[in-house]
Amino acid sequence: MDYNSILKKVQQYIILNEQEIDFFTSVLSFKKVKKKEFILNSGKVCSNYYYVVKGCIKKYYINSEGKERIFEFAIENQWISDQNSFWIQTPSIFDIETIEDTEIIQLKRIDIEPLLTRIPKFERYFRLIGNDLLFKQERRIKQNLSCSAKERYKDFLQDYPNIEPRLSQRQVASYLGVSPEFLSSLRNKSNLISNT
Amino acid sequence: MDYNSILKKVQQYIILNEQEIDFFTSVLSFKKVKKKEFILNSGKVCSNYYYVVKGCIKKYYINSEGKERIFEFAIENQWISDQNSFWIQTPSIFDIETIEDTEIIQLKRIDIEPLLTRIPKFERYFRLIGNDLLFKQERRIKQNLSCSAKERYKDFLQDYPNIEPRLSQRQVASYLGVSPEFLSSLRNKSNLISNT
DNA sequence: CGTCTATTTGAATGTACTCAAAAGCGGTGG
DNA sequence: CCACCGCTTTTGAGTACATTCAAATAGACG
Repeated sequence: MDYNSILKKVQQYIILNEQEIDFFTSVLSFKKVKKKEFILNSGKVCSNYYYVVKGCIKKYYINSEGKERIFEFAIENQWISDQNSFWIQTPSIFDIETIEDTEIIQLKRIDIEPLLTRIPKFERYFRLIGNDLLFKQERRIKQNLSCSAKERYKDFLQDYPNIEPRLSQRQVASYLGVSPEFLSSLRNKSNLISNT
Repeated sequence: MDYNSILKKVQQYIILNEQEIDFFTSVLSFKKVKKKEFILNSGKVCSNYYYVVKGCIKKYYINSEGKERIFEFAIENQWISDQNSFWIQTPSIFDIETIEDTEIIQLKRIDIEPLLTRIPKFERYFRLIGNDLLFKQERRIKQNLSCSAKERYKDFLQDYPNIEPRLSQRQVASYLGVSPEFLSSLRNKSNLISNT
């Protein structure tokens, strides 16, 4: 199996020698998942960290009004998981589901401790990608505190460049936390090019 | 200086022997800060991780409309910092300022690498507290996506128990991302006890 | 005591939601 | 290949949530 893309990703943060690469890839597994299949069900413990080789995935929850809210998307060369469930092994609060036919690489929770012990650099790696995530979430919180739906939509287009054509408008609305009708009117009446 | 509280905090996640405690405390420094003083200015690189022994701190930014938005508070026994600025040494996007006369313990960025090298357990510690933070931010994002101001206010009271009497209503509004007038009417007209 | 800021209250406005109905679009089976 | 079904998108009307602005009141602090 071809693990080039994931190795490239990891080696942006830590340098691995050949043995380390061998060990790391030995705990990975490749998987094809059809469109609209679940990778994680809420309530279950998340036992894998997922890397998207090809395709598109949504991570979402159902809120108290029964509406789906998309917490994040993952496309090519991105990791996705329920962090808290994965690390602490508590029941997940998210569902993770494919939006397209998708190819993923799995890293099992059970292989994490041996990986960290054998290649301690990975402790650093996970801290660093955790930090990236933290920063991404920070941006999102700031947008929610300060920006109107229109601005948040524009920020979304920047934060996830080129992803929009792969999603339904409904899904974008769910990510932004607005109603599909409202997003529709934002996109039409407006004014996205012209002002602000 | 008395480092008991911070040691207790750290040892909730990792166990330290005496030498490790000695080394860890040797890189800490204690500091008293008066009310309304800055601990970090936005634009500057955050060179310390702060632990609050006593007092209350706000971390905020000024949005594009010139309004202050409080990203988080820290009170007794909590860490606070600009994660991204601290770890990656980029200019901070936040101001951090005391709300009360405050006693803090500082951990300098420059001492972090030696600390991680000498006591690798700390690599784990920082990953774990990063994870806690991630989870806290997740909750906040979910609240912003799904909840009205009234619900967010109630969640705030739970997330920061007993902190409200120490803050002005204005500061709470700034944390929630609503206008002070609106929070005022929420608290009065209502209904916080009775419904929902 | 006076000044400065925070809080309250109300009116007018804007942003976003719900509900409903119509139109568009994609996939499936006959 | 077409017709139908189900889902998404659009549009509009009415409503609810939240903001701005302004003015009055209350509190905090030197």
